[in-house]
Amino acid sequence: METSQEHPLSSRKGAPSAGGAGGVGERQRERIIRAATGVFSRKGYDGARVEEIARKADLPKGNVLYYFKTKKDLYRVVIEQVLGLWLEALGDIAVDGNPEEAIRQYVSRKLSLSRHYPEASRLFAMEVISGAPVIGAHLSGELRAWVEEKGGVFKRWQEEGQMAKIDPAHAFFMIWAVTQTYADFEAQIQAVTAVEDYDTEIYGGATTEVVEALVRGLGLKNEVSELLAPHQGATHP
Amino acid sequence: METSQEHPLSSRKGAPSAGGAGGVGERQRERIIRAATGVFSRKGYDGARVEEIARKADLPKGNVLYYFKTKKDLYRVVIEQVLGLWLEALGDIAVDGNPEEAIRQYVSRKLSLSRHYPEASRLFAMEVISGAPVIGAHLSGELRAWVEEKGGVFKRWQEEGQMAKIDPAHAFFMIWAVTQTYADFEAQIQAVTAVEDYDTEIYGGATTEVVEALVRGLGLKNEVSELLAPHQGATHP
DNA sequence: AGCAAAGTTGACCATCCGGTCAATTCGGGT
DNA sequence: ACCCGAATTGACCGGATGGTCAACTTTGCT
Repeated sequence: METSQEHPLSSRKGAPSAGGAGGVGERQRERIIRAATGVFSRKGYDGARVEEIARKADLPKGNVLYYFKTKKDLYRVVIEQVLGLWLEALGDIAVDGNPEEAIRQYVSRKLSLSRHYPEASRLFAMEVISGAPVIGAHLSGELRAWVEEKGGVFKRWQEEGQMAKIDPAHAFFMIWAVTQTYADFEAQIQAVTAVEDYDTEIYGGATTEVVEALVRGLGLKNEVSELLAPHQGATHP
Repeated sequence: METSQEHPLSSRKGAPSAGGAGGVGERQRERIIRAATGVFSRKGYDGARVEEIARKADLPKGNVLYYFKTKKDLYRVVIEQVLGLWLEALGDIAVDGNPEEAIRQYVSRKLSLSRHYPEASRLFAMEVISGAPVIGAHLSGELRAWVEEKGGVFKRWQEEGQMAKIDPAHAFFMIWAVTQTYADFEAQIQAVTAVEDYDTEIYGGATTEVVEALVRGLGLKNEVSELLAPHQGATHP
């Protein structure tokens, strides 16, 4: 009944250009993915229509299904690409150096991600709100491991009195929530602030004020911790 | 072509029981709304299937369309009810009294809302991520006015040195983002923390740690502000 | 030029979905 | 008991949708 041979992984499964990156249709592929990201991010998987993706990519529907055998295949490729972006940005929290600067950089990077890939952020959000049916395994696998690892770093900082004693996981949830809200809830923020140029005006304010507030909220502000407990954990010798 | 008479508001438009709350079918109505909230919150408007809502409400599809003439009608009623809940919770930020306690209460209330109506929160998120096609007007109307008003209070607090100088709008975005993340991104948090009882374990931690972090982040912690600038703006004369 | 593989396209199909409807049952007032 | 409007239900319809296919064009290689 079903296709007997199914490789559950290997993202380029449906690709007819099995002989390697021919370069010809590879551009089409990416064009389709870009269009699909946009549509999926607004409608979710069930709500998205293949023909709408095709139209947005300026291609006939048949062509889209030529590169990605099924809608599900396309979705899987798209969301795994987005997840890759997400995990990549997670990669580098500077373990050494002073905590404040590390978090400040991480938050900034995350904010910049929301700014430059808002559709990716929204797609990710949609998937998670829907119960993470596709990327659930990745979340409880790679992401969970990452949080556990970096959470250890937080714990160390906390013991050194350089960070407020918050459950590290919750600290991450806060950071993620705040940074992604500017992409995911753009419509709401746009409606409330009624700014003309969302990108400059909103992100301009956010990158300074929000970063500060988060750093303060996580108890990383050196001035404060030094005021509260002078010279407890100086960074440089 | 289209229905000539459309009352854009008046939620009970499609109801056949026009003679008032007969009480008979009113229970069905609410049962349908509850089921619809669940389905819409996971699939979004386009992705949701009327028959799935009907099945979840344990009713034949025809019956659902009897109470709500169209899928769109049903969606409008559901999301406006959710929006009502949202705006209601916004209502009371205690203007007098000390800022810290006011925000602490507001955050707690918002968190409690996410805890007890997670589906409502997710539905709201879906709508906004989709570009707020239905409630957009409400956001740039009522919500915008509310933010502007309460933002004035924040500004006053800031001038009195009782709150960090953050653009009030961003302060709200932060609070909303953090409190709603526990409902909207439940799947992710569940995957990362792998807790057994999400409700108790996650919200238990959040209600203390996250509230504290937000209060600190917004510079409302009295201890700190007094340390930084002793007796700058005492609450009572 | 000539050929094979890759890519393109629109017509087509089976299924699904929102919405309608007529037939039937239920419930309260008299 | 009788009646009438409200409520229930499954059959049904037309349009939309995911996916297939065969005919055709383009590309790269010799």
